Amino acid sequence: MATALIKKLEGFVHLSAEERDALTKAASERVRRIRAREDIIREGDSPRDVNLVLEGWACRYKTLEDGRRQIIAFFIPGDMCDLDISMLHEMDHSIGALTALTFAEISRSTIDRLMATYPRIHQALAWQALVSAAVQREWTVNIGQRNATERLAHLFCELFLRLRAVGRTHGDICEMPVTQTELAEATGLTPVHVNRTLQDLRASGLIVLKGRELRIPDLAELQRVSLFHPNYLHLDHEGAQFDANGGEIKPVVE
Amino acid sequence: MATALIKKLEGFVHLSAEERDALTKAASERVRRIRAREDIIREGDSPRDVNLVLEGWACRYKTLEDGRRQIIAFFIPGDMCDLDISMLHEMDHSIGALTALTFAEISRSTIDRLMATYPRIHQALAWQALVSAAVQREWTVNIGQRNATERLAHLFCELFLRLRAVGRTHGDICEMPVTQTELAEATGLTPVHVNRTLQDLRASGLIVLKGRELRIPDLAELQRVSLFHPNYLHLDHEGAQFDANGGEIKPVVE
DNA sequence: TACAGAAACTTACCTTTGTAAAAGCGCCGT
DNA sequence: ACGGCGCTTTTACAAAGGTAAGTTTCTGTA
Repeated sequence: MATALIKKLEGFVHLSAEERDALTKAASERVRRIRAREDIIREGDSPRDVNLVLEGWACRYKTLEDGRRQIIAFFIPGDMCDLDISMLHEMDHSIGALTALTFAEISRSTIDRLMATYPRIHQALAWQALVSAAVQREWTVNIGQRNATERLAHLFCELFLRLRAVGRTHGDICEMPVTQTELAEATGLTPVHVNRTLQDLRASGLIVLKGRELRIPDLAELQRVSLFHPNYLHLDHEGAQFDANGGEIKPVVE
Repeated sequence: MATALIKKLEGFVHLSAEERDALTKAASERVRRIRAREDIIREGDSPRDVNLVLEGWACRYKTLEDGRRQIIAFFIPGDMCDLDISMLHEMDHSIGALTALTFAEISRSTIDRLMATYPRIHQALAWQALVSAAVQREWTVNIGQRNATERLAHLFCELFLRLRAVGRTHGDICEMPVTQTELAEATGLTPVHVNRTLQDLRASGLIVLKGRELRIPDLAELQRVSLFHPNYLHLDHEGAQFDANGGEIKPVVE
């Protein structure tokens, strides 16, 4: 099911039943399942389909010759990997599963048809692409300017809000199915230092992280500590309303 | 003149005289000049036009409350700032001039008309947007995984190749009109450490940097040292041909 | 329930990078 | 030619984060 995608897009435009059906159908054409650590596509491959995450988490990453790996983006349910990357001859990065993953392969032609038929879907997908770019920019800032504590706290704020936008939070709790090594690869730190920093964050009561579950007792405080401003997620559209701190005022009901 | 843009796009598709004229005309409608350190647009503003750099350098940046600043991207002649950012309500970052700057403000409608009338221009601009995204990803890797020497060397490789793609190099020399403080803001280092690292790079003969001019005596070696792979710049299209090291084999003649 | 392989966590030590505070240099305008 | 301002360079010191090499705790599975 493409419920996560639909929920996310409806934060931007309201979709008709027909539009929702069209999206659901496109996302059901070819569904694939892979295990954690397997790749969807690798650097050097030529890109083909658009991939939509249905269940589980994935990431975009690049590897240097000597083995260093940087996770460039996290994909959660409802995220699409590169709408129009098919224009490029070959992938300049890889996409891999972080957990057991269910995703839909949507052909370029299906996407094109969808966007041509339903202008609002076109608009919503274009908006999503812009938001992805904004997230990428914020990651550059995060890694470039923030210290270890701020970096991790910022990442948690972002993921929590993104998960909430696709209906994947329960109160102040969200899933966090990534290892400390993966957090390190995403933040440009070492696993050891991530561990140290998580201890600090736990000790100060800012996060409760255990197993694959994260609880944020005081989101506003975590945002303050990490200099987090949700503006770059551009959640402030007609569908959903958020206040300046990213606190949800009026949930999406349709 | 939009010669830099045209040169760059012709690395991807060949443009007819009519298409080149249309681009030149669009870039001449409204030309503005500002001084170094002035902003084109600021975080929080609502985006309007597409800005095309004609002469001089600019940058995209974000500032944290406490003053820390991260430069997120450099804009050189021929670069456009965010083709379709007008879709977002407000800017999540600022764009400012690094040097005295001449740029063209192109209205959304002009861009739309251009892309509707000339499919090849549409394609070329979309390709450029993808390349910008790829550059942004590589910056994340650069700051996240490379040490100070590698970071600066990598940045120089990238800028040199991008400048070459718009005809702004002379042999192994290119302009480099940024201060060490700006290099620091772009690489997530401090000005002091940038200075140290530049001394090292100079001492090892990898770069000759003086005033506003950079010479790279051995590009292949600088690429090796910085683990630079030009694939993410996607220069390998019909128009121009480059080898695996980014060395130009067949210059664009048209 | 027991085992194996991953993760998580520790510790001690080391390196890179950041801070603070100046001093020197060079370009520009008057 | 002079003064000033912005940029570069230097120094001494401090701190954040990295390295290496474990041990402990989970978790999934036989």
